[in-house]
Amino acid sequence: MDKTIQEERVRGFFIEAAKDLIRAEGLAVVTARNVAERAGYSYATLYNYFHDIRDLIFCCIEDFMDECREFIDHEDKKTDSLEGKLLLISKSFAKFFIQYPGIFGLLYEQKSNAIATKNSNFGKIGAFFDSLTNDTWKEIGKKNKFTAHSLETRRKTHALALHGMLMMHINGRDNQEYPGLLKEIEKCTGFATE
Amino acid sequence: MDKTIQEERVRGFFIEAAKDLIRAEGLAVVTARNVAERAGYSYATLYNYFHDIRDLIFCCIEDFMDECREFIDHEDKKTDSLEGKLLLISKSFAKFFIQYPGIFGLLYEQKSNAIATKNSNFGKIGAFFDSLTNDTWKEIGKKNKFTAHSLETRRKTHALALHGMLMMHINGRDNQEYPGLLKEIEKCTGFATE
DNA sequence: TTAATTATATTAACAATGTTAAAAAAATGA
DNA sequence: TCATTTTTTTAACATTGTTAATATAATTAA
Repeated sequence: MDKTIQEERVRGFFIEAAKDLIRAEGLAVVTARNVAERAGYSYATLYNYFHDIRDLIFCCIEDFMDECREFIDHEDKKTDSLEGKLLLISKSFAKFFIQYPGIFGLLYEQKSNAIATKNSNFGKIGAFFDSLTNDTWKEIGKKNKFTAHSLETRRKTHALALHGMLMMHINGRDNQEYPGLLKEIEKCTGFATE
Repeated sequence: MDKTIQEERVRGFFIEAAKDLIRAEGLAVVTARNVAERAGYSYATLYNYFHDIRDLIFCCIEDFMDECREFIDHEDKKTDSLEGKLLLISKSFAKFFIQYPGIFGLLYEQKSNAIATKNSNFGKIGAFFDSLTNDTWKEIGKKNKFTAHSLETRRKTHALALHGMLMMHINGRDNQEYPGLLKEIEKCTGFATE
């Protein structure tokens, strides 16, 4: 018995190996052979535990979201205002993905051709940043007496702009260094909450 | 003589073939062999005219930007307000890339590992949407008496949010149909200009 | 314990990719 | 016409994902 436990263990080995590779060198090097070697197995073994290489890669998504959440929680939190808190979360969010651009590609840019069962994950991804800022936004709305409609628009615009900014920056479409990006985040956050 | 003319002609054949493929089936099918077959050449010939397959793909970018611009110009332009015009451009912009998601990937999501000489293109890409809306924004700023700083922030936030929206939508991260997306564009545009 | 069975892992192989070098074909010039 | 240069193609290699056949390990039955 306990087949499932051992099976999950081996799956975990592959997932950890894939995560290490993504963190260190990006998605491009996450090949069946590379992952298997790092996990200590033959490349074919991977296919006993995952439908295909995309299946494996998508299994990393949830873990990375957790890591990002932790990363943000561990950043300094000394803020006086609600807007400051939103800004801190936004900056940490950006910092995380600039550090690991491969993870950004995985979460937001990877095409969703994969198996239908994984589509549940996509909903989580789309709502990920909102889940980080939901409480703060609620309070901001209360404090500033925004209507529900206005709050929703501000929240969405802010989140989408941040994601757009990261896409542009990570893929080299803005001629901007890291400090400039932080300034942009400040401006955009200020505008959304003013 | 006129070597360059003939050379440019052949380059054009490859570029057209690549563009056709991207339009019809997306980036994934743009392989050296596929492109060459469609262009009427052997796959190795491609390497006499382009450094590598990425080089060829990047040569399509400028053409696609022109096409997008034309597409937007040909959309109905009957609007009463400046905000209406900005909204129309934004919607057309979205419509174009939803029709050709592969082009969006090419312009905004493709990693910029390519040759340094091509990096000039990236600046153009980053400023592409701004070049479509620049005049309209100027007038909006004048009419609404926005400060230069406020105008800039509104313009950037609006553009980035639109791009973020498209990334989310094209890659299936929002659980939203096309009409819902248009509604979001309306809200976000309204917020940025109000 | 040992033989049979089941579960797991690996090797070998295939097709498709990018890319290059050598060979062939075509164009050009004397 | 023949030599040279330019252009194109064929052949080949390495690297992908993936599968089928094989080997190994673990488990179960006698």
